[in-house]
Amino acid sequence: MDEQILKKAGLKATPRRKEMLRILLNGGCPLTAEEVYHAFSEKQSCNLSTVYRALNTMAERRLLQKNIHRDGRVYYQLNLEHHSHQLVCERCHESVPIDLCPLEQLERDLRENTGYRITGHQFEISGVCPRCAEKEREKK
Amino acid sequence: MDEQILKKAGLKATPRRKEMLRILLNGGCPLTAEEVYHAFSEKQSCNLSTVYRALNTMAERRLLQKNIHRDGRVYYQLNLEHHSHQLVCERCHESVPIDLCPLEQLERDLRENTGYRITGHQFEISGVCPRCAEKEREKK
DNA sequence: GAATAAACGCAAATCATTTGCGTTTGGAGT
DNA sequence: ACTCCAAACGCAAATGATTTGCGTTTATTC
Repeated sequence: MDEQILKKAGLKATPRRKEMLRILLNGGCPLTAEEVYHAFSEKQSCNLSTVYRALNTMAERRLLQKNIHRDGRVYYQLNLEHHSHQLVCERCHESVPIDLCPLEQLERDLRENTGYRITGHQFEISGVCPRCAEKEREKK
Repeated sequence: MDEQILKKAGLKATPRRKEMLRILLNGGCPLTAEEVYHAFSEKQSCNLSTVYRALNTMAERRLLQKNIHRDGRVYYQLNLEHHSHQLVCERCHESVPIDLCPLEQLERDLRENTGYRITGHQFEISGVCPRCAEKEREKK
């Protein structure tokens, strides 16, 4: 439960934070601070800067993963054991989750070869989805 | 030669653009617009917004690759056939090039499974380099 | 229930990047 | 070599995501 998760991370279990976790959970995909902000209802609203601050502290405490996408915005997602990456359409921004992460073996090799302690990775593949490709073909 | 490369891409071969290509070439690693800007000499200076504009148009014409790193800034590099990715130290930002790109096979699979036309990818692995890890140990 | 550090709201600041616009320049055509 | 025009450029102002300073509120500990 959210309450316990937050406290275990040394954070106060405030209504806003619990709501943010809930939003990220049933969002099902990485969300920007702005998207989280808009997902609040009128009754329980939350200031945008509070959203940023809370998402960042939760990311620091490893409750969330923070990733920057090619659009230049930062996306947050719950830090579940099975993290996911995306293939994103350049045109409509539809995204397809990529199930297996090909970087795990690479990270092991890098640790051995460079002596770095690996703390994270991010990647994103961009493309054009079949629907947008179709639209383009029609235009010409 | 730079002159030909630019013209072949349908761009004017101006002194500034040739210099930018030169800077990126002997930089040897991805550079931000700001870094390119500072690499100009006093004699041949170049406005920062011109740097941004030129790098972006060269990227559009596929002369450069554009990648966003975890620090939130956009890095540009020459679009050589053998592109490279980096392992970046969170503390000192030292970076180690990663020779082989593990995403090529994945991209082929994705094209087949999703119907997307793949246009690019980016990834970056972050970690802490041995020197910074050592410094941290000393502090404690 | 009182005390206190952490959260919060609001407005202003920051920082990389983009844009509008008037001026300059490369290079195609003569 | 000379003219011409779209593309490049410089400068200043705008943008947009994110951060920060500060006074107020609230969750948690005792």
